[in-house]
Amino acid sequence: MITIKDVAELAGVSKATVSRALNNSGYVSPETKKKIDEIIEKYHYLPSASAVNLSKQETTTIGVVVPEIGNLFYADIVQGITRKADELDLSLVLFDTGNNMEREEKAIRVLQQQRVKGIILGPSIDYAESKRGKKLLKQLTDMHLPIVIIDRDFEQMPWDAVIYENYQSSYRAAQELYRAGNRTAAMIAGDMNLKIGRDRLDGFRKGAQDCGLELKEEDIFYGNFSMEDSYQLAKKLLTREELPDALYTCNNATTLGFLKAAKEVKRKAGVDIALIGNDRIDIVDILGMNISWIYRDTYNMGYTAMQLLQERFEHPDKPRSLCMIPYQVELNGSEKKKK
Amino acid sequence: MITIKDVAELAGVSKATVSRALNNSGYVSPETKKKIDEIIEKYHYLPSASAVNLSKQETTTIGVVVPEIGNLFYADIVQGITRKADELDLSLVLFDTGNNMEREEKAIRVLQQQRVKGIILGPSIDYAESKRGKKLLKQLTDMHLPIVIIDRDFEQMPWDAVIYENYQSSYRAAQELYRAGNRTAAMIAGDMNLKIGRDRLDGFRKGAQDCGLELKEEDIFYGNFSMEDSYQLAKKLLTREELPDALYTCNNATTLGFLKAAKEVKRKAGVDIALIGNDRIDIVDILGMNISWIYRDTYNMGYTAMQLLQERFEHPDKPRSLCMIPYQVELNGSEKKKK
DNA sequence: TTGAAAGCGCTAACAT
DNA sequence: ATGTTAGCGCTTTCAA
Repeated sequence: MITIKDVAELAGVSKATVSRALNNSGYVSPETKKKIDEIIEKYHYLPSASAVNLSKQETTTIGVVVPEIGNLFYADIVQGITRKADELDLSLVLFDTGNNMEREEKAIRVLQQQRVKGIILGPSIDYAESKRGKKLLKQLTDMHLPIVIIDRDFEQMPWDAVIYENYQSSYRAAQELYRAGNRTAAMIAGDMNLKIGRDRLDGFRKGAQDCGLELKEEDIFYGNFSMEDSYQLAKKLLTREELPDALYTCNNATTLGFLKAAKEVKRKAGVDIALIGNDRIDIVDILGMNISWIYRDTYNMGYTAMQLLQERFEHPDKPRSLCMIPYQVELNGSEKKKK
Repeated sequence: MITIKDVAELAGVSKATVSRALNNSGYVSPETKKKIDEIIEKYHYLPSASAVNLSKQETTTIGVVVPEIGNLFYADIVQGITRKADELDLSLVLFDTGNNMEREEKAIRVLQQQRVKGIILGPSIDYAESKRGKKLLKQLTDMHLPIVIIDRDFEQMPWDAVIYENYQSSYRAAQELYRAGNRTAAMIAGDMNLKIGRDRLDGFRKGAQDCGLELKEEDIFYGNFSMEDSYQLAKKLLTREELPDALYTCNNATTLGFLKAAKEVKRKAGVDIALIGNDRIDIVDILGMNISWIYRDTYNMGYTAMQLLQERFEHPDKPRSLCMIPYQVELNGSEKKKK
């Protein structure tokens, strides 16, 4: 591998001059610049990132750690991140923690060794709610690094974050369902131990209440965001005598669980479904149900996260910003529904 | 940021000793080792990757470049890669080219600067079939780096690769459909300019021929792997008087296009469908069609790719290996079909 | 406009 | 068992 020293010798100048030519820093005469460029071109010289990093004491890479890159939710986010990162000429070091705290800790450690410029982090758990989480939180703060959190917001969090507007959007979902002609609703809710779980339920409940959409307590099914669990709950719901006009699921997995149950029970009519997810619009469409799709623009989330990070690089002392991404709502077919 | 020098001073030893303690290389007495460890622990010292890389003249990161990480196909692959990489304590630098050759070239350039240990590459085009591709191919060979190609295999390719067993698996698909009771079939094929397109058609055709499954030329619909295109073709197929017993689509997008058409035409019965894809099993299941699912184990593909790369690190001179991943076949409900 | 030299944080002979 | 020293490839004063 050819080095700056080789280039310098070949061009008959010093390393310093080559460096200046490379970075357009300081003066270098047009002729020598030209000669250097030729050598570089000819030998395909590319400076070693490690050497540059070490010398400049800063890198141009940022760390990305997510719970599960094979999950379309995160894959889309990462896609958004890559896009903006590319615009800013930053490289990404990616870690997949598999929702495992040990791997999450290891990832942070490695990123620290790499001396990354910043981190975009999708935490696998709520750091504020376990000793292990708090430890990691401290580890992160001790790095004194720009950090952007995605999809989570917990008490005392010191960093920028981009999260979904869970409460407001769920509130709106209820209103929209009512507006479309529905009068009674059910919900398969998520884990009440998680803020996102509470926010989505609270928002939907308040929204329903404010517009007169009936949401009885016994029509709220408490799940844990998992497909299996939601499947069971949906089966319970669907085998009842009376079905509500509308159903609000609370995430991708819940949606899938419901669809599975719907297939088994073969009771497709009579329910408007407000599903939440970031995919599969095209597919669920064929169910023949009236589906109101509420989807999360995950790509945008990633792009925004990278953008926040960049702003933080430029203004290290600006106040913390929380970026709320609203759900997009599509009321397919619901308009036709009448009670 | 605390350095090895600081640690050495705090422990009252030389940098060399700290280095030895750090890497378990050479001798270092238990007492000094202990003292050093304490300092490290206390001050959270972590060696700078750049410095280590520069000194050792080698890194522990590998480059991953894919056309579109937001595509579940690649997301899954990357998931598999991260898993194996984690086991091997390697970091990943990820690039998303967006099927853009310029970005692909840039990615390679950056990876070269980073002096990555190896590259796993999902090419956006067939390098052997354009001047631009050939240029990149040369750029890559000039790096003299272990490289593993995923999902493509072209003439004269000098690297290890992990690809789908398109021909064989398509062959088997035909056989399985016959075995399940089908006697006539149609296929929505992909782009004949691409090897994967040809392989899938050729394999299916030969398989059908060998077992007696009828596949008339007019029942082969030539598409281009896109959803929109497949949708149009599927509509043509579905509006015919006579439907074949079975249909073989050739990729995810084709499947979606077909499903969309099926919904519109509302002619769900009468077709056994052998779909190919790596997702949505759960969803299409609810269509009420008899669906034979042929899916690609993408996670496994990524894992294998990383494994191949590792083997290449260990045995730089072993002959090139082409790893064929077979499709998984699930014949749901097809068994009940009778002619 | 250019070069010499020191230094970034670490490793790896070589001495002791 | 430990220290000294040179060097990895680059940047950046400081001189010239």
